[in-house]
Amino acid sequence: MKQAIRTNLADSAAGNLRAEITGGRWTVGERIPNEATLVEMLGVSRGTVREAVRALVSQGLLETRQGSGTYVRATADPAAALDRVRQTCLRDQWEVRALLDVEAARLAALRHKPEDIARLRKLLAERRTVAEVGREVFVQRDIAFHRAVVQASGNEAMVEIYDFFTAAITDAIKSTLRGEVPEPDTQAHAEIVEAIASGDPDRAAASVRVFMAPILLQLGRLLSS
Amino acid sequence: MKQAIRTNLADSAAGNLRAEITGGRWTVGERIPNEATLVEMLGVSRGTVREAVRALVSQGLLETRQGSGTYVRATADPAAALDRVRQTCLRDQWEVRALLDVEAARLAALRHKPEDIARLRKLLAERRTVAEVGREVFVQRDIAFHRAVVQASGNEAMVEIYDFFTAAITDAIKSTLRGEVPEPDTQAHAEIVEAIASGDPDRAAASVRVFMAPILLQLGRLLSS
DNA sequence: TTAGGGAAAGTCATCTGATGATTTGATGAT
DNA sequence: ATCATCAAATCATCAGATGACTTTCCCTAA
Repeated sequence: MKQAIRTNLADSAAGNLRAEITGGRWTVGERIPNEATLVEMLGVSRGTVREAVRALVSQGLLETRQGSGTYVRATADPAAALDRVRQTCLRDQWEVRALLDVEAARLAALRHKPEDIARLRKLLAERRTVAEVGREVFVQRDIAFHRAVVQASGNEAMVEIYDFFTAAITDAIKSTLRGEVPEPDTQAHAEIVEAIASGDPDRAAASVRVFMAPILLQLGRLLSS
Repeated sequence: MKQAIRTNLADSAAGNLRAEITGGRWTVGERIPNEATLVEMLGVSRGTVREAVRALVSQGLLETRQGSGTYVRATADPAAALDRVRQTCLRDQWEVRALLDVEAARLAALRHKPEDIARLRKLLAERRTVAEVGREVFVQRDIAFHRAVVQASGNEAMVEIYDFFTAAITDAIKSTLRGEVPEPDTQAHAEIVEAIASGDPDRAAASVRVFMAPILLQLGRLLSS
């Protein structure tokens, strides 16, 4: 089944309720059995049932109406999509983020404002090297630079999704690889800025693409071995 | 602030706890006050405190360890990112999805398996036209086709994120535009399949790009007016 | 006959008290 | 110094009672 490592009954009960929902036995808009019935069905106390329901409510699957009942709001929670993304292999995640980097640069070349370029140059100047500021700070500033490129694209949805991948990837790298990815090149970063400033979308995209290719290759090697 | 229409104390309490976390007063890894203390702080009963904590646990912000305490797992919930994406303008969302379409086709050209091509041809043949199968079914099959392209890219993370954008966009379109986007062209779809089958990544990407451009333009016009 | 009011049942919301299970740190003996 | 043991702290769970809100239905009055 799922995981046998259920640490508490409330989570276990929530899992059972979720199964009823995702399994289609309870449809959207339908009212589910009342608390007393759930107590019997799940074999736990009322407080535990309420905690389980509360968990599913906070996930958007259920909705409680005092005096009326508890209703199914959705059959699949959108947050689960993020969990599934997190569970895909690191190479796939990195590939998507790299893709976003490339296309963000393309859009930035077309739509950037003057202050965007100034900001990129400033961030690049502050970046320094690992030797100068330490790995932690350097990675942070590197991320800030690439994020600024995405912001320059003028697409808010892209910024959000880029942030998500950045967070997921840094988490994964922290817990597995521990700094074995190649260090980004300052020269290549400068070329990205110039390409965007030139207003040539293809040149901007290409500048990021050649930049990402070796990293992606290295990552593929590390993960396959 | 948020909503003053808090219907229940548990949600309200969860909101207060969330504020402590996102406000930085409780840092990641730190143990938060025990239940009895939270009862005093929040002015609610233990059961209500537990429901509030349970909600935040299910959202990934907190983590409870029996016998030890409750700890902060993250300072910002990842699910909120999706909400923010949903609140960005439809044009931005569409642009990101179109971008994913283009790059998925590029990867598919490089990595597709023979059965992927067969599947795409089959889906395209089943697609028919709006006049034949009705708008609802047609849109559904059109989505299935494009999803298959993304699947052919062999990148699971991309499939997940593509699904998310597809869901968000169809929701938004249903509630606002009501079918004013241009109808996709069967001829153009066939060209996408052939381009992927040819194994030429640039040709595949270009075939989708020219396909998306007019739709994006139309969408920009509709939303600006 | 119909519209309105109100009672009653059903349901979730909340509080209180008690007990069990687990972790953690201190205590004490070896 | 090390290890076993114990006690305190903490979350997990159960049980009972009361309040608040919604829905339904019946009864009354027009």
